[in-house]
Amino acid sequence: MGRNREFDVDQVLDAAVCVFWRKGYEGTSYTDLTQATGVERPALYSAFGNKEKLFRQALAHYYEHYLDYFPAALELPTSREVAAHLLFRSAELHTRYPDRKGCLYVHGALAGSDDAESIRCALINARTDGEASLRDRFERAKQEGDLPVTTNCASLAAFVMAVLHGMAVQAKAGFSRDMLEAVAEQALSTWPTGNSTLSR
Amino acid sequence: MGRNREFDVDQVLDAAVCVFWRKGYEGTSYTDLTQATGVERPALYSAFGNKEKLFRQALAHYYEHYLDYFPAALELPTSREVAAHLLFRSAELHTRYPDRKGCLYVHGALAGSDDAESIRCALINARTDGEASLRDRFERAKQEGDLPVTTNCASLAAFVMAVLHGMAVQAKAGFSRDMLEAVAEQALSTWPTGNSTLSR
DNA sequence: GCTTTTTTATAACAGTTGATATTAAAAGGG
DNA sequence: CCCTTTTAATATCAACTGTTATAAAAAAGC
Repeated sequence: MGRNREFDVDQVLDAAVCVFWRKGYEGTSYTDLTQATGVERPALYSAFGNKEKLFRQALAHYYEHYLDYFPAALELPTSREVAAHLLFRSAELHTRYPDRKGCLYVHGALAGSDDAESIRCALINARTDGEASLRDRFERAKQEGDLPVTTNCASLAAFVMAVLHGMAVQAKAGFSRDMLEAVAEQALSTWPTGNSTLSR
Repeated sequence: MGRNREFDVDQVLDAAVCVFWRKGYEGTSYTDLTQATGVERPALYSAFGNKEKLFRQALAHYYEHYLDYFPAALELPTSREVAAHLLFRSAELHTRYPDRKGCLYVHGALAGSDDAESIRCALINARTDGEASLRDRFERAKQEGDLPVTTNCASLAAFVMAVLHGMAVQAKAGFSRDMLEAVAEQALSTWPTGNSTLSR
């Protein structure tokens, strides 16, 4: 019983994602959020908790609805395809929406006041998890002969992630999709080759 | 005539750089600044103007005192040495001070409220200038036979900058200098070679 | 149709933000 | 030694921050 909610939670969450994506965690105020979602302040609090909890839910929404290509990329047959998929899909996502370029995981909370440290840690952990899963995927590729036995998979994963992060920074600076794809190609230009039939 | 200033402007500017470096433009409050510099609020205003002007002067100070290796790198004889110098010196700078990792030019103002857009543009322009000078340096290398005639110098410069930016993000996440150097080596692992005697 | 329950909307909360008015203090010139 | 000029320090400004009481409105059960 009781009154029914007048807004769709997932829809509001998507609007919140858009604002956080553009302005970051601390750069987004509740005035921004009510404006973007069309929902009054107390309703946001009752539905999502405080700002930190709202951001964490927005982050989960972002991962499911926009970063779904990341786990999908790991399923591809070769390490080169994995890396290429990540790089090119990121180039596309980072430039897809003119009003919110780049990546929420990168500039959602890079620097800021001490109050936001918990959010910064959450983003760092999320990126660390992504890098770890990429490293594990490269380890598998090494065992499969897709990558040389001499490959340092941790370094290779860190390198790919570094390029992804750098592309996000450049996207926020207004780089075109073509330019980011050129960066991606350069990163892939000398991908190490293994001794398996898969690698060629 | 008149009373003498009780603080050294350059010293205070360096303290301001440290705070901005760690917390970014909007994440830094005047309370932080007075605490770090030991100078009261009105004195900061009379000496540097408002917050935006103070940040711009801090940015110039940062460039002169910490980013001096950037123009120096461009003077090196080969494009590979230029890139290597930039990458490894950045890995060092980004991890030199445990209390302020990463790069002020990257996370000084990536995302934030609309009030900070002028500062964001200033940082974007600064990074764009650096990338342009790097591209010009690669163009010269191409003419000298240090890089293949097929080289897309704009893409190559954008790639190096992307790795630098990505390393800054990773440094802020706590990456060690060794890890960043591994990323740098990976980026350099397949540097294009020209046909001049300089390139080998 | 009243009661209960949940959701809205208005208004206000204390704390902090960047920026100053004001007053006291110090330095140098005549 | 006074007078002018510049700086320093205390206090304060309005505007905004995230967060909540409080009251009005709507939906469902008995």
